[in-house]
Amino acid sequence: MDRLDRKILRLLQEDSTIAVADIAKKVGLSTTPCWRRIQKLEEEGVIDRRVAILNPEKVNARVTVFVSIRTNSHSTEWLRRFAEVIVQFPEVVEFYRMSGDVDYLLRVVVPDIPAYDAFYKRLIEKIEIRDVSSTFAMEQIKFTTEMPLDYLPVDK
Amino acid sequence: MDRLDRKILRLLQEDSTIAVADIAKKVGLSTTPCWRRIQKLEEEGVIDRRVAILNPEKVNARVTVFVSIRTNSHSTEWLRRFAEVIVQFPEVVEFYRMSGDVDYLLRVVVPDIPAYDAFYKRLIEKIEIRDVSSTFAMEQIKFTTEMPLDYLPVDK
DNA sequence: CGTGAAACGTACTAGCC
DNA sequence: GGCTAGTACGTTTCACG
Repeated sequence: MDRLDRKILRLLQEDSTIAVADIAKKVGLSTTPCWRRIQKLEEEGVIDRRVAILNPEKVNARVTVFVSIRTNSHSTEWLRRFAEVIVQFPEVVEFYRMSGDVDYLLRVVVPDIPAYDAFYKRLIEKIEIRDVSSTFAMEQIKFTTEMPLDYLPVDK
Repeated sequence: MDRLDRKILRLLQEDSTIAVADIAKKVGLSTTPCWRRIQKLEEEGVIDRRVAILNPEKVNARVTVFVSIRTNSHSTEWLRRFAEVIVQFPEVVEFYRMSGDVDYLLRVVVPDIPAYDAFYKRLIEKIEIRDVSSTFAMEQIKFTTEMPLDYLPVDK
């Protein structure tokens, strides 16, 4: 993985509809070797998938809520079940196990506050949680799926 | 926007490389009207963009840090500058203005703890912040760019 | 909204320098 | 890695019901 691969990844992270010939032009390759590189990046799993990003406003997903969860100390089996339940909810778009004070953090996406309330009720109905605290985002100032590529080793 | 549009969006959120003919088959349309619908969804901005999602592990973006920021009360001009500076960092993949206790929340992506430390130093070098608190994610259990579509009105 | 078909572009393959 | 050329496939457009 060299400088050219990084350039290719940068472009595809921005817009995956770009033609291979255009990528080639921009990175200074001809199309064949450029195409081969993209294939390799896909085979290796560096490129995980290609998806359509929807406008949250337009699909009624206007409100983001961060949910901090503290669980009681439980068996690994219980924790597995817990994660399984959470993951099911389509409103949960991100789910992390945290270090420190809070055990888990969710990013939840819903149309409005009442919908969040309904979601919350469905959640605590399904699993017993010691402590939940919800914080609302007033504004999404930045959201990108682009990973910083500056940390990649110069050659791999 | 009806049931068929929702089906189309659901498929494209999962995998944007799927051929129009295949989408048509799955939603029970023929390709032409299906293609027209996709065009419309793009024109209307419901589909915002199509991107490649990279594997965070493979691009050395292993560590997610949530950064809670409390600012001093400042002028709107200062806040504009503040947001402008934050947005510049490629490590900041999400950036929210919050309600309640914390003023801003960042999701920051870096290879490891030392890299986070370096990022943090560069950050506070650029802007004065009253109070910063960083929490590390131990594990990303779920991350999806798929918005829940169940909240869309039956017909729009 | 459906069908079928034509026109075009792009991806993909192959062969060679 | 570069080139050229050919095939296959997908998108896009059109005519028509």
